[in-house]
Amino acid sequence: MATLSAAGRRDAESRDYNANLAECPGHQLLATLSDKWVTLVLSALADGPLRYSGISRIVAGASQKMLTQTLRKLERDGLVARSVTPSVPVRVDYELTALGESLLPVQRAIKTWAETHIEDVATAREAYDQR
Amino acid sequence: MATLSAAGRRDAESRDYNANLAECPGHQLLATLSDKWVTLVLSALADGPLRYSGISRIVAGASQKMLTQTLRKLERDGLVARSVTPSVPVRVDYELTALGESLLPVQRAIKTWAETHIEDVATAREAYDQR
DNA sequence: CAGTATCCGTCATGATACTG
DNA sequence: CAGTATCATGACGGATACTG
Repeated sequence: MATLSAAGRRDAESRDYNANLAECPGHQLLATLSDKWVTLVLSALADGPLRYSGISRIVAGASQKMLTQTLRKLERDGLVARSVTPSVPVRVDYELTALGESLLPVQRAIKTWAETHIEDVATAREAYDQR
Repeated sequence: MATLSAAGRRDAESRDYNANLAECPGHQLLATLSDKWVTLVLSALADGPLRYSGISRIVAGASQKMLTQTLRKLERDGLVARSVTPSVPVRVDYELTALGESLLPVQRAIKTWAETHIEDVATAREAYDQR
């Protein structure tokens, strides 16, 4: 068969796009940064190292599952360092790596845009909604 | 009742956190920016106005539903302007607003960080995975 | 203290079909 | 051309219970 059905072509394009997206550094970063808990954990650690319980106190809304999952992800990406002190009971400290700290300015840039323009967005939404 | 159960307290904290997050400008922006299709549509329009079909050609992997949904969201937030020409058949043009364009530098900043540090992340992941 | 294991509801995504 | 409507599914977050 030389030709592809329209559906077949769409499928192929879709696969290509998804594959490209998955590999795109920018999108990977956005996926990480936009994670609800990632944001909070990162800012919690911005002020210095914390123990597991410390983080969970600051990021009060996180379930254990989400907190651990988030910390593992950040550790895997080299943004956060995890150090275990094998006392009884064990003590685990988390802190930002240099890589993790280099992300803070980006976070700030986003925050700045948001704070600067949130009013405009809110206004636009109101205008759009009652119409 | 003066006291709350542990579960009750967690619930309350969770509600507070989620409410705060939902209102947090930074997180709203991140939620928008990290959307797969938002990113692509925004960069498609960065080069100038496009018609619906033009966007769908460039952002080839998007279903009609997702494309329309994304465009509506962007329009609602005032990032994109939609103009209908009531010819037969109808013609609809989309273009970035000033607000939308002001977002492009932020996108670039993210892209730059990602491209600069993606290697480090990849290395960290490898180190973490085979362990 | 710092997790792991498991189950379950919801919610967004995307495929398909239809329309002014 | 530029959408809207509907439906299935699958990933994800959260609650709960258990452990070294």
